[in-house]
Amino acid sequence: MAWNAPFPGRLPSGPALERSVGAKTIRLCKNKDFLLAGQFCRCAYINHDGWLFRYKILHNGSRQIVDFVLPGQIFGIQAVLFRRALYSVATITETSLSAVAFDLLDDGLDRNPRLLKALLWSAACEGAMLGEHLIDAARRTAYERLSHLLLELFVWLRAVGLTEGGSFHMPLTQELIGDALGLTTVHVNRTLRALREDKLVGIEGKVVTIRDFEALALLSDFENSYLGDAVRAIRDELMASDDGEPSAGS
Amino acid sequence: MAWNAPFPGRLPSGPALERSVGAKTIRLCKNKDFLLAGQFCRCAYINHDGWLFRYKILHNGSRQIVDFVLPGQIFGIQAVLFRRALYSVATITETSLSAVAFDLLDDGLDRNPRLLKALLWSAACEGAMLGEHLIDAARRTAYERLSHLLLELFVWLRAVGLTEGGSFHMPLTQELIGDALGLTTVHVNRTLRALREDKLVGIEGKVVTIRDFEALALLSDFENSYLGDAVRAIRDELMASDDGEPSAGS
DNA sequence: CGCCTAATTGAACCCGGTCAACCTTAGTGG
DNA sequence: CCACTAAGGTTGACCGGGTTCAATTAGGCG
Repeated sequence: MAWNAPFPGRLPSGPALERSVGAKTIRLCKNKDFLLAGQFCRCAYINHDGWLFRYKILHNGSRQIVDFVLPGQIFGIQAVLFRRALYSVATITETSLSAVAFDLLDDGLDRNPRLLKALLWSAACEGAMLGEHLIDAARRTAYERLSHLLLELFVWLRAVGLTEGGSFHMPLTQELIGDALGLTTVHVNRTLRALREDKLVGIEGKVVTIRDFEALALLSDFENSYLGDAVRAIRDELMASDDGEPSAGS
Repeated sequence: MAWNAPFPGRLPSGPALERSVGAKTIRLCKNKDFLLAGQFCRCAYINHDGWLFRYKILHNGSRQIVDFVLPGQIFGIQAVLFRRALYSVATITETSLSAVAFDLLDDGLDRNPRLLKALLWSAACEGAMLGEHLIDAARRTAYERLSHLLLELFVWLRAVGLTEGGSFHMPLTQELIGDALGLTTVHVNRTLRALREDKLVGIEGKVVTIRDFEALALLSDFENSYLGDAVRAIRDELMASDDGEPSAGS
């Protein structure tokens, strides 16, 4: 399947690669700042099993979340290249990371093209997601943005095996969602209700269920070229498992 | 100075590198589509001397410009990695490009870590700019967005030697600007007028003059960590040349 | 049980969009 | 030399999605 191929943000071969470059494992509590914007930085990090987010505080005090860092994603590449972190990073849930120290100026890296390629892949994928987030904020209505976000989360989590039928666990507050999409919590709330009433998604506590993938994808332009094949396969799978209303139906 | 250091989007050493990977030069007319989203793609491109932009058309017909490709910038890396272009690319002015064919799966690349690094740099830098554009669209007012865009253009063009004092040539229509910032031409127009009236910028025809760098940077949170040192140096330089009102006045 | 954080809902307001007209400039052809 | 055209720039009047302010209701946890 498509998501076994070189997949966005996922190192081609985790443990082995880690050992070869001397990675260290870190455990983090939830709701903690981990990196601060401007901070000196010589490691990139692989997120194994938790949720984090990258953000920036503006002069007016508002916070923009640039993206969520889901299990299997890498972050901090830019920070190493630019010598300091461009964005702050904080945890949402507790999580374990692998820290990979590297230095582009160091010749050592020249002899590890696989790491280099993995970093390039990750950077490119991040760029692709940022591009979509930009379109979210610039051109889509709140309704469309929420749809897009939920699909993006779902597709990623599905790819790393963290979904159950059409459902997944989403440890986000409405405030986090709002800060990611450029909306207020108030409006996130209202819009989420609308999505629920329109039977496009289900939300019970922290569990989100995608009820109508097609409709959501259509209205939010979710073709996500960069996940294209994955998405197609997933949709098929969903349709199949949707007939018999999966056991996750609560 | 800082912009001689590994600089965002600028290959460490242009011509030599090009030759070593067999680049071909292309000339393009203005106002032409060059790549279409979804198109198969095996080259990345270095833009030498023109302006282009990357964009996407949404289902409602509106166009979002993801970023402008200025002289010295690379584009199309994602397209190669994902096998097909995520965004369409079109020219604004006429321009000459170098096409660099590469294939991540090809071992040949393993023996060219410099190219890999250059691509990684470029991807990271692109990510950084996209992050800022996201913040533009999500959190900044029209006034702030315009400020930010003009500074970003100015700083880049200054870094590649295409400014004169505080002025630079900007071949953009208000429609292009609007599509990049998520605004309508009408509102771009009004906001541009406001910036002019507030004496922050000057605009005569296609020539933009930065009249108050400090104020613009402050109100648009333009610290651009990713260009930090460059910006600081530039600001100093500007201040110096601003005392005697540079010859570019008018 | 009280405390705090998150979710929810109501009402008034505003930034920026929409629609529509008009102006300015450059290019073209007679 | 001017008439015609087309694209881009400029301005006005009105509207609506989303914000702001504010109050109320649910959950988690000492």
